[in-house]
Order: sequence, then structure tokens, then C-alpha cells
Amino acid sequence: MFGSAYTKQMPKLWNETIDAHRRAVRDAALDATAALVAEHGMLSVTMSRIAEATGIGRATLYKYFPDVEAILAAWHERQVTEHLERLSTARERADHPAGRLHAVLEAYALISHQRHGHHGTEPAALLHQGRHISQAHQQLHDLVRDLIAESVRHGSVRDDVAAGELADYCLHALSAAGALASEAAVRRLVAVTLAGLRPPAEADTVPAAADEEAAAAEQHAHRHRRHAH
Amino acid sequence: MFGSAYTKQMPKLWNETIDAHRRAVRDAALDATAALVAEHGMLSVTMSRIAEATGIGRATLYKYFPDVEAILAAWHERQVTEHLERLSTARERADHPAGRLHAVLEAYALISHQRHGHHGTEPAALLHQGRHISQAHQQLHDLVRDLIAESVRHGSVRDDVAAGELADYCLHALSAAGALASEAAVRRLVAVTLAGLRPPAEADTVPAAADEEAAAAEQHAHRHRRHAH
DNA sequence: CGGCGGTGAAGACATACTGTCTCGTAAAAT
DNA sequence: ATTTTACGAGACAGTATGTCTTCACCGCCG
Repeated sequence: MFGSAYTKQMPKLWNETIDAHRRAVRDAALDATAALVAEHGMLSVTMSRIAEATGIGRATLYKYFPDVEAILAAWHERQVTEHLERLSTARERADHPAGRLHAVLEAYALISHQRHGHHGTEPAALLHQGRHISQAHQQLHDLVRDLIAESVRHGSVRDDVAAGELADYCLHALSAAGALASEAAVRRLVAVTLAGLRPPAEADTVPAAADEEAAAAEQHAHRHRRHAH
Repeated sequence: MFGSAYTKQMPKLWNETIDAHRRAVRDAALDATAALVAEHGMLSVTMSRIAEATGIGRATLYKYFPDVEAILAAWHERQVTEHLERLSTARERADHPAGRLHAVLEAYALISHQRHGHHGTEPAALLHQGRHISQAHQQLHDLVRDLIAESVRHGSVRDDVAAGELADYCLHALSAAGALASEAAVRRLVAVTLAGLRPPAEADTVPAAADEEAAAAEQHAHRHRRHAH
């Protein structure tokens, strides 16, 4: 029956398949959480408020997420995944390695920049002990790392530092875009960051990291540890 | 009297001045908070636990801090202030501008690196809406900015980007040291970051930021907006 | 020398959040 | 049409929160 008491609270509740419904509720909860974080900060976000803002019962929310931390983590994961898609499309727009790298880094910087308007929300810090790197963030790191490795083979990026370390450097440096005022400033930041990647003059080359050390520095890399040199 | 019931719970309670006592309790609470954050993460840190870990009554803790957020903010402030002192001393160890800049940046990177072992705790994100920049962090930014401006005048750092923006770039980029494995990797990161600061080849120069725009980009700078160019 | 204000610490209380359990109800299967 | 399955909401004990009131200790002054 369509006019039941439930369809009023949650539009098109059972119309689609159950799994789709669960997904919809989950996303709604994540949206509500984002709004609450934006409004009152992270520490005051509570299961009760999220359930209320989502329009579902509090106990129901516990069927989707075990606690607030899980919700924040899921929200963060969704954010990063969206970013990842935007970066992947940005990568396709250029064809030569340097252009791809530039496009991806600029896209990332612009994302960080416009996230600033939404208030500085970097929940990476409060995930329990900052343990496991959020999976999507790992993919993001790998994306940049591979792009850098490509440019290294092409010769447009220094080869005296492991690509994984350079990816960390890029992502952190570009996160500074969140504090910047204008888009032009963001582009300057990208230029500066890219300047750090360029092959240095012979005198400035880093003491050529020993191979085992460079391998160890690839902290997250569980796979291919092929790095030229 | 000295043998009173209180002197057992809180050694040298009234021996020194009251203000010193308050300061001691405050610091003890901050230490306890740091330990709890390290142990159970940030979200599970509560006024009750802090009070218990500090060894004082819960209501007493409310006389020192209004809520958990204030405690975390105070703790973060104390941390950054300590770092600031270490950077200030590091600055004195070199005499020419480039050496000072290198020393300070490396010191900052090493601090970020060893903080990693203590677990990634970057509470800047959860301060209410991420509003006012923690004062000490502002001083840290100014320290680096002035050092960069000095090197710009000396010619060893690019002058096509405002010093304030470069300082943001440096601090964010070096925060990547927290994810690095070895000290050697940290030194490589410093080298890469410094490479981004060096005057670029003419072709790579950024489109020469318009003056008003560069001034606006100095988001926090309330004072001297003199920048050569 | 002994009572007197000042200050800090701790117990008490009403309220809100948490986590779990049980029950009602709608959709789907037989 | 009845049974099965799963979702949603209210209920309940335990805990955190924020405030108020009370108690103990210090220095002061009569």
C-alpha cells in the first residue's frame, strides 16, 4: 500500500529493491552527518542527532553503523572516492605524462580548495589512533604515485626520491590549498609543488637513497615495488 | 598544616602560590588528555576519563576547562608552542638565510615525523568549525614566512609567489613527514620541499600575481604587506 | 588567638546520549 | 492466504554531561 505511515517519513521506501533502499538510507545518513559536522563541529555530532536529522529512528541507525566514528569514516570514504573519480577523469584529459600529472594535481588542489569553504573537515585525524589508511585514500595515493613514476620514466620528474614519497609530498603540499583565498593562489601552489618534483641540479641531488631503505619508505605499498634505479 | 588530608592527594598543594598550583593541575590535565588520546582515540576522550586520569574530581575539571574541545585545543596549543621554541633555537644555529630556512624546515619535519610515532593526532580538524587559527600555529606560520621573505631578498627563494603562500606550502608539505618511515626519508622530503622554493627557470615562472591579489592571498597577515616585485 | 571571607575541590542532581533488546509491521516466499 | 524474513521504533539500564551546593583549607583582621 502506498499511503502507509512509513512512506510519508521516507519517500519511495519499498518501491525499489531493498538493497537500493538501504543504500539510500545510508547515503541520507551520511548527508545528514555532513550537515551536522558543518553546523556544530565534529565533537558534538551524536547518533541521536544524526538519526533525527536523517529522519529515521535512532535504533535503526545502529543497524547501519555501529557508532559515530564509523559514520564519519564512511562519510570520509565517500568523499575521497568522489574525489578519486574526478581525478581519474582529469587524468584522461591530457595525453603526455607531464600534462596528466599537472592536471591531476591541479584537480586535487582545487578540490581541497573548495572543501575549505565547506569548513576545514579533515577527519583523518580522529579515526581511531589514525590506524588503517582509509582504503580510498590509499587508492588516491597510488594514483598519484603511478602518475609520478610514469613521469620519472619520462624524465620530467626527479628519480632520486621514491615515487611513493613524492606522492605523499604532493598530497600534503596541495592540501594547503584549503587555506588559500583565490583560485589563482591555488594554481601558484600547484606550480610550486610541481617545482619540487623536477629533477634537481646535480649538486642538489639527494644522497641517493639505498635501495632497501627506499623500499621500506614505500610504507603502504603491498604490491609492485619496482622502482627504477 | 602540612600533614593535612589534601597534601596527600595533591603534593605541595599550597606550598607555592595558588597560580602555580592551577598551572600544575592544568598541565597534568593536558598530559592525561594526551595519554587518553593516544590510547583510545579522540572521540572517546571524555571529561570523566580526563578527570579520573588526572586524579581530580570531575566538577573540578570544569573549573579549568569548559568542555573537551577546549582541553584538546589547549593541548594542541601547548604542543605547537613547544615546537615553536625548538624551531626558534634551530633558527639561531645557522647564520646565512638559506641555512636558517633549511634548519627550521628540517626541524619542523623531524617534529612531524616523531609525532607520527605518537599516532597521527592532528586536532586542527575538529576544532569547532575549524574557526580561529590556533594563535601558536599563526606564530609558526609567521616564523616560516619571515624566514622565507628573508631568503627571497637574498635571492635564494623564488619571488613570484607571496611568502605567506610559500609558508603554507612548506608547512603542509613537511607534515607529510608524519607518514614517513625513516629519518633519511624525512631529509629527502625536506630537500624536495626546498626544491619547490627555489627560483624557477624563466619559463616556469607563475603568471606574476597581481598586487591586490597577492595581498589578499596573505590571508592571516594583519601587518607589513611589503613584498618585493 | 580565634572567628571570617576567599578560593578551590568534591558530591549531588537533572538531563541527554549510548548500546541493546523486544515487539510490531510490511514485503516476499510458498 | 499464510508463513517467513527483515526493517523500524519504543523501552531500558548504564554512563556522560553540566550545574549547583556544600565542605575544607588558606590568609586576614579584630
